[in-house]
Amino acid sequence: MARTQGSHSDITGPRVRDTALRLFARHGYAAVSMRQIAREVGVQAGALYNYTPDKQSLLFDLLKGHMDDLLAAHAAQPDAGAPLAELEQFARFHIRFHHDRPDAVFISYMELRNLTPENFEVIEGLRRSYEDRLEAILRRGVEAGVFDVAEPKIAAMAVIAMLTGVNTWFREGGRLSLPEVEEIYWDMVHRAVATSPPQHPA
Amino acid sequence: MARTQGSHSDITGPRVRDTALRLFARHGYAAVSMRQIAREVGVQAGALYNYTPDKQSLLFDLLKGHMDDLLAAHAAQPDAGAPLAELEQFARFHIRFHHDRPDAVFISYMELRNLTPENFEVIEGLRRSYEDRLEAILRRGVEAGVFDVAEPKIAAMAVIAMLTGVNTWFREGGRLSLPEVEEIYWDMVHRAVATSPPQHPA
DNA sequence: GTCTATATTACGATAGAC
DNA sequence: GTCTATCGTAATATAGAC
Repeated sequence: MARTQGSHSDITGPRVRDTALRLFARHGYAAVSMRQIAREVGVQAGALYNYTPDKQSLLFDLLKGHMDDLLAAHAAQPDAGAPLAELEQFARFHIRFHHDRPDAVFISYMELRNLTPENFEVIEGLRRSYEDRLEAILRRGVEAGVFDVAEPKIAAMAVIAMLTGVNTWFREGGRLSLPEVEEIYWDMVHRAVATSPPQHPA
Repeated sequence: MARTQGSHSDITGPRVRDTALRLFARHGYAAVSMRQIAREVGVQAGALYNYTPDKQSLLFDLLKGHMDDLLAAHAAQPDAGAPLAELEQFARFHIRFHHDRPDAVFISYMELRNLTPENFEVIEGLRRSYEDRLEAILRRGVEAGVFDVAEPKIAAMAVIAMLTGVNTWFREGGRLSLPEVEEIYWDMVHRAVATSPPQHPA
């Protein structure tokens, strides 16, 4: 769909980012050309460089934006109080947030290798600070005697890996709704770390 | 390192596969060129085509070989008897097997999108059959009353995601040995699914 | 089995007109 | 802000000599 000439900065900018995100997630950063992005946006390849200095910056901005969104959304959660409630809130938040933006989650895991070393360090730092928040919850729970976790750092990564895994199989309209999935995962996380596991009805 | 002319089929073949595996894992399939593989192997690019009909087949053979190895190695495990012992064996086996071949594991998760649809279906089928084995263990445990799992299929994927996550952070020579990591993860898996959780010394 | 050479296509990025 | 045109480079894969 060739675009006739004219100025469309306000609409083209977001479209470039959205299209790049979708194509990077589907085919991989290295496999997607600037020409391909331009074609789907509906402009010529040269016009993309009004919105990004180069392809690498396009990738970095998408990853950086995702991590910033994640940290901000998590920080905006209300104070849950006790460690057990904090952990439940974290688990449910993580599943919902990641469910809502599968493409951004996908490239944030898959395209780290295609970042320059400097850009990689930035994203890694943000990811670590997210992990640290869960680790802190676990440590507070251990101190309070409600969690039994010998290695909070490792347990944090294990929990995050498990929760993020929902994105690999969950499909809208399947047998289970997202709230049901939340419940199942929260139950497993709870039992994996709590001193006194939840009581189930027989 | 330019190679002088001559015949080296027996040594070059494995080197092509090993080099491709390492480079694909480090930089991604799409970002690695046949010239780059050839340079590291020590031959000219054209010579690679004595060992693979094309780049896609090289990727597919690596992934197929990895999945075949995984299923064969798992099938070769001795019969553990009861579901709880089977689950423990699965968890420890999974961690060790994946730890031993991080590059193959990495590309098996990351490069699925770069397979042709036909090749993708083959790999997916093998992966599903591995998941099915864990699901079967969980179902047997539920029947025996030793596991409390409402959704064995989902629990299987959650457990596999958690265990595979070890590869993202474990480094040889770190604070914890692999047997120690095995212990920590098995404990979490155990507590997440068992009806009566393990008793820890105070 | 490996080499050199090449056919063919595509890439990221830029220049200058409108 | 977008277009057309292009520079310089590199990609996969093949052909034919040794």
